Amino acid sequence: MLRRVDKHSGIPAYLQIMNQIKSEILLGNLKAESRLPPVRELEIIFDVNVNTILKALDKLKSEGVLMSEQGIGYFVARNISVDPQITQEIRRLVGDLKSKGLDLYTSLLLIEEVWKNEKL
Amino acid sequence: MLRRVDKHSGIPAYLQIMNQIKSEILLGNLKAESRLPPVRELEIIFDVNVNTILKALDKLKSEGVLMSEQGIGYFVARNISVDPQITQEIRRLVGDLKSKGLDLYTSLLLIEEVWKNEKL
DNA sequence: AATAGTGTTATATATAAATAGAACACTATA
DNA sequence: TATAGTGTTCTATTTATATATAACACTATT
Repeated sequence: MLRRVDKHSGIPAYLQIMNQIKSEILLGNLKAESRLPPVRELEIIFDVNVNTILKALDKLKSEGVLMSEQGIGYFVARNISVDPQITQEIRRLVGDLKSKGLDLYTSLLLIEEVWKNEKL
Repeated sequence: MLRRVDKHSGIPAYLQIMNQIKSEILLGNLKAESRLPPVRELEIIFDVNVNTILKALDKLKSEGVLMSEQGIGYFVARNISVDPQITQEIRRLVGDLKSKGLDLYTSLLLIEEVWKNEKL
């Protein structure tokens, strides 16, 4: 489920990595306490340098999402997974958006804009 | 509706600018043929240098979203606004997500991930 | 013709992001 | 105790982003 980083998206690689890892945790695919692949494997998976991996993992540590133990590995710090019902609702909307021919990028733009304009 | 750029988000300013402008067009707030504010006003609105504005506008030109005429201004090239029904559905989901206490960033992450995992 | 309001191009500088490569430090196990 | 598998730190280099500043070019209006 972890994918190679898109080097032409304009989004910094370390951010893409943070996002991917955080998503897995939110969706419950990476449970609390479970270990991430070693950094030198992540290097290959994401296709970036160790330092870029480290930057992403460090920031997730600062956010309290991950913890690390030297010589052992990186771990999911705690359970931040979301209600599966929400995932279900999202899945429905995504289906609708796709069926109307919208692409991911456009969809995210719209959602962000609606979010920010919604008065509440 | 055009907002100052967030310089601490980690997202390059020119991308944030592209996104904001494109959103306005998608939502129908900027109609085809209508003119954008002059670049030196955009400089103030977004709080970045002209060159950053230019980079964003140039890219939107390449995408065919905008056109420009020297000495006159930048214009919305064509109508790419989305079906208002879609906006409505998005508004509903956004409401749900907010009521469950999720923040924008987390929500976008989830949506992106669901999108990519959905086998069409 | 002059001017004000536009977009456009250019140069120099500074900062952030990413890479490469190496070395170091801790942990578990043979 | 040696070793393999980890995370961690460091330095140097390159590329991408962003700023500052100035000049230039086109358009419309006075």
